[in-house]
Amino acid sequence: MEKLLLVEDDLTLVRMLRSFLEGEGFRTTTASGQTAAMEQMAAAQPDLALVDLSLAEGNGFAVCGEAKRLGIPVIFLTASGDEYSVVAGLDMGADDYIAKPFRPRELVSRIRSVLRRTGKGRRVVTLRDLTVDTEKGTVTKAGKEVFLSALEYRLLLVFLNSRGQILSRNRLLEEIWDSAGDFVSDNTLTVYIKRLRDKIETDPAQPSLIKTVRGLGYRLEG
Amino acid sequence: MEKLLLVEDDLTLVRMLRSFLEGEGFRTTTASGQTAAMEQMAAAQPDLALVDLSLAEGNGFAVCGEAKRLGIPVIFLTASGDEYSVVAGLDMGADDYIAKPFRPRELVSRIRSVLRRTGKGRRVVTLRDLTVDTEKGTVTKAGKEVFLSALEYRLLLVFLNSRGQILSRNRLLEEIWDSAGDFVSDNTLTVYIKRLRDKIETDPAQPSLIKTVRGLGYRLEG
DNA sequence: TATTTCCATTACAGTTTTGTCACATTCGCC
DNA sequence: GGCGAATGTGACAAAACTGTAATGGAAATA
Repeated sequence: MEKLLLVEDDLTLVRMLRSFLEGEGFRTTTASGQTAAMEQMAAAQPDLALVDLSLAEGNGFAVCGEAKRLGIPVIFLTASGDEYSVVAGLDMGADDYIAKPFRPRELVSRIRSVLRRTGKGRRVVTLRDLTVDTEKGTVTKAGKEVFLSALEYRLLLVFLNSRGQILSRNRLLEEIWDSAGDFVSDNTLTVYIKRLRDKIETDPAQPSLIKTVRGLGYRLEG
Repeated sequence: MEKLLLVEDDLTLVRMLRSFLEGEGFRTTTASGQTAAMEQMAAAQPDLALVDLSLAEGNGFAVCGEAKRLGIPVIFLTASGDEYSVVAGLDMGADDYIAKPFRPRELVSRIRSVLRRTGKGRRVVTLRDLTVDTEKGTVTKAGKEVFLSALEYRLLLVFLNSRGQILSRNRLLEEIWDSAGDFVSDNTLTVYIKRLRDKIETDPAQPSLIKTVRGLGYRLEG
């Protein structure tokens, strides 16, 4: 579960945000000034910091800078119309901003979006009832983990990275075995396709995920 | 020099944006409808797409989706106050948005910000001479590929996702084998640590990547 | 329909992975 | 130093992975 740090000195807002965000499934810690914020960042190691630029104690920009130094993504909050701060904040590497007053729903969208981009969020790809967590290296089918061998997993990743596109047999051979089929036989790929299908297709006899495109290759639906 | 694709059907706006962005040092191509946009994305392979959500010909969301599929970052333009589109757009993976009317200066800030973030494109983690490409599922040591078994790879991912933190033996057992060591013996982990070290450490006898923290667990330096 | 080509399937042997054991080594502490 | 606990190492069978071959079947083409 992702941990957020709220740097904000308006206590009412902090309380509201906190309960709202925790309802959305985040863990939260808070700090009301620059000093506390910097300590929290080192101690709690949050996945993302929400920083109000207009802090009473200290400077929001300094907090942003420290967060950047620690590799923590930042979304800053700013008074609406404060164009200068927005530009300055984005230029100094902040990941996003949201102007007050904001709608909680949009804030969550932005948080998720930033977490996704910066890699703090889980990198999960879902296709029907198939889930691939590239951050854990696991694959799940209809909620149950399926165990793929190293090569089967890499083959699946190749498909996922070109979802919907036809991948030629040669292309797949190159991606998995480097050398364009110089060392492994062409049929090897066919066998791996079958093995992968046997593990991830609902009905391996009638594949709905990995389609054969005769004469051209294979395509992962998506 | 980065190449931008403008998907926008207001010709006046296109011309203004184009000359402004080119003045800022970007190359630009344009498309005024969904069909043209999709073609351009495949053909011109832009580094970023600016997509107006309210296209006359076609659907801005579809264009966003296609861009995501091709791995092209997206900033979308939206009529101000169109809250639904904003949330939907961010949720579908767009990298940022800007509401019309916007100030050109802020647009450039956001473009640079997104380009900076997405700069690499590929999900690669590097630690000294060790490289893990989670998008391909491969691991490289000093430029040479090392072949990890499925479990070794997952163990490495666990470390990478908590770089610098001490991970207890139990935590690692849980992450890899689910059940907290109920089924596999505690020593199994020790053995896997060794196997992983043998494959990724420069000098496995004196590990510099995966450190032992006696009594507490292990830590991946970072 | 006959033929060819491409793909699917099954079977199999060599190799690697996986989990455990027994034993060695190192570390912290008295 | 000596002791006990924690960690490292080498070896081992069972299981899984990997690549190939042989065979069967489906789709395009004539």
